[in-house]
Amino acid sequence: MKNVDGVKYRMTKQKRVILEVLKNTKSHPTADWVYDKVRKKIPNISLGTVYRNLNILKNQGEILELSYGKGFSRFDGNASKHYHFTCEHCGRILDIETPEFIEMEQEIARQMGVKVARHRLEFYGSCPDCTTD
Amino acid sequence: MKNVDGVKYRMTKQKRVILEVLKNTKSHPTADWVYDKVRKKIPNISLGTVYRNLNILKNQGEILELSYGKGFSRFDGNASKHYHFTCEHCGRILDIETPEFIEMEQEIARQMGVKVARHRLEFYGSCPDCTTD
DNA sequence: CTACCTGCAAACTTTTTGCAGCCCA
DNA sequence: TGGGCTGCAAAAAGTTTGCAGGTAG
Repeated sequence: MKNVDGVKYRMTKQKRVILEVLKNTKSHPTADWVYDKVRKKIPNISLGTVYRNLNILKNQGEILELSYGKGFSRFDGNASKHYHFTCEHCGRILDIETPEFIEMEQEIARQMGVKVARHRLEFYGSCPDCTTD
Repeated sequence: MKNVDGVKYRMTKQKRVILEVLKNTKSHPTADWVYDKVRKKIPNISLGTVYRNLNILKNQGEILELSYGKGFSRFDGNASKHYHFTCEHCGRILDIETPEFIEMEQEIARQMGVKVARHRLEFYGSCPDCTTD
């Protein structure tokens, strides 16, 4: 992954299928889940290739990488800016459609004398399926 | 103070020094930084013990664990709820003193039919020292 | 053609854990 | 005194990388 130096990215079968898998799920999967899914179409693909392509696609702005706790990432085929809600019961991650709360950035910028380029906002709680009351 | 399994936590020299180190820095250090620092007072402490105690302290609510990207955590000796600003130039992480934006939680709850228990908000940009214009 | 990409496997990083002895409450 | 805690080292778990052959443009 070196496109920093002006390297041209190439489209390969592996990359296309990985992107397809991500665009066709709303489940914000882990690299390993993507690997399993892609292997159904390209049985001998390697996990390393999956990781390499996920990083390239992220650099190209085609997908998002979401870093949650301890050592593993999830990927989102929806590359537009949006927030996420994580259900602490079933682990599901839902996309939130609300427009960005941009005023917050200005407030923090003013208050701290910093320049705010972006923010990350995650909500946690219990989703409709897991809320029984 | 008991943990999830009803076990009584004990105060040890190691735990005390680790907590001291965390309370005396504003730098949101990694486990490894804490390890180095603590080793100056307890030279033969092991990294495993540092990790064990960081987890215990987190469970006791004495410190916070902040998970950023790929595979490593930072710890915050300030256990009160607050947001963070990360400078993308120098890597510094600053505490933000603003009161929580709680209205957002209600808005998301209403909109998605979920129960929101908490949220996490991180700002990124450039800090006063790194902003030259 | 030729630079980039792939599969494979080994290496890396961060964190966890099993064990035998230690020590706090 | 007993059960949690420690140091040590090995193991997990997730991700990256070196290499030699393969392929997109």
